[in-house]
Amino acid sequence: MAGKREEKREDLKARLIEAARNRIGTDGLANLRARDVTQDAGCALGGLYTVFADLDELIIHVNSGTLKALEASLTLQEVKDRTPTDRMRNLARGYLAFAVNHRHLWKALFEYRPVEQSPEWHLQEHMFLMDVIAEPLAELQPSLSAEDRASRARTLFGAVHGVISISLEARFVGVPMERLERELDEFVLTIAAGSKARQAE
Amino acid sequence: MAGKREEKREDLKARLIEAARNRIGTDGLANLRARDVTQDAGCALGGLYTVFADLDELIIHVNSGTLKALEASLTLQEVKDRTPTDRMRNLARGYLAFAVNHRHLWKALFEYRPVEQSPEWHLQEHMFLMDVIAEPLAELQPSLSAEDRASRARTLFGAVHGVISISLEARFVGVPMERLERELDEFVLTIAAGSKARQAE
DNA sequence: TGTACATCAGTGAACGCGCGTTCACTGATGTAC
DNA sequence: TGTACATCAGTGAACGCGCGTTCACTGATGTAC
Repeated sequence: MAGKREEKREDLKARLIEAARNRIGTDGLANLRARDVTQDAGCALGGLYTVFADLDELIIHVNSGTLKALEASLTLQEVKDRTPTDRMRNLARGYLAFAVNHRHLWKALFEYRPVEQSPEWHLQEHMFLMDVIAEPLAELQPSLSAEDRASRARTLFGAVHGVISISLEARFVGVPMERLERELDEFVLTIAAGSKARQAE
Repeated sequence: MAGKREEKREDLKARLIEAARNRIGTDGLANLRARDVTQDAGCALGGLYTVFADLDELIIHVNSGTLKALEASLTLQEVKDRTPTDRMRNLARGYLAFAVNHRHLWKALFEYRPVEQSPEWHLQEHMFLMDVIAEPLAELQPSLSAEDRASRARTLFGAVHGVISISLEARFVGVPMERLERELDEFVLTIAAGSKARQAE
């Protein structure tokens, strides 16, 4: 029975993160309130501050979980598909699906400003995205140096992310998924074709 | 001397917008305060509310001016460059330059949430961006229907915007402009090449 | 052109409230014997 | 195993403050004659 304190503490921490995740998932990061979270988690307002330094730290933990979930869903289907172009397209589709299915949690990853002073471990968690993109890219443009490839991976991520953001945020009413996915497919295929074409030069 | 009231009112309005623009340009939208703006504009706090319904309305006017400035700087160099690919690249470069030179004003265009209830006239102001992109696109992929082209224009805008955002926000320290511009060039050329390649299919 | 009254832009102190964070308290867990 | 004391997680009322917005007031502009 040793460590019952530790145990309760971990439990409370988990409940707080879970509650915050649900709140953000439902109402968006901007509407997250310490009072709501603690009430949902079944503890007093001050309880939050026995586990986290402040609300920001809690949010980082939620985002951390979101990144893990995103990573899991992106590194799943990969295996069987052959061409790097296909894999690229699947990554983009996976990212789109995640954004659509977890709209607010996904937005929270970018809305959260204090990124500047995020702890190192959290900054690291973003890296897998780049690696996962760099992989098919290496096959498409083998002549790229590792550094250029990393750069290009970030660029590609920015592009796909931008396309999806603008579509989801600019009230893409009435034209959900279907058309958006087609548009995104087109886009990725265009880039892949362009990469090959320019590689061939 | 008729309309001295009207005149003063317009003057105050202009001073408020100008003050807000400077504040946003310097400190960013998130740090805009009614008190700062009115002080800079040389009027009392309440003065703001004799000209605008609320702070949001003032922000819209600032963003409106920013969009006009962006339009002006994008529709400038266009003329002499020949190929649609070149024009695309110039648009992207122009957009990048504007983002770099007016970082906070540019960010304010997207940070401002209440877009949902912006007046129609302000929503319209965003359209020129799409038109300006659709133009070289029409030449690159003549087979696209007008609707598809509009869609593609928005996608391209999202992509370029995303690339630039992620680069500028993710503390691209030590690697300013030069490399960023090269990366963006590469990106646009890749898309252009891909468009042509897929058009040729 | 001048005077008397009416209007209303502009003033700035005060309001109000949302909300993150603190802190004196207490009751459950841990430790000593 | 039991008792006495120590610790500290958790409580929740209270703090504090930032900041947009209001409103009773006033002085400049406009109108009537």
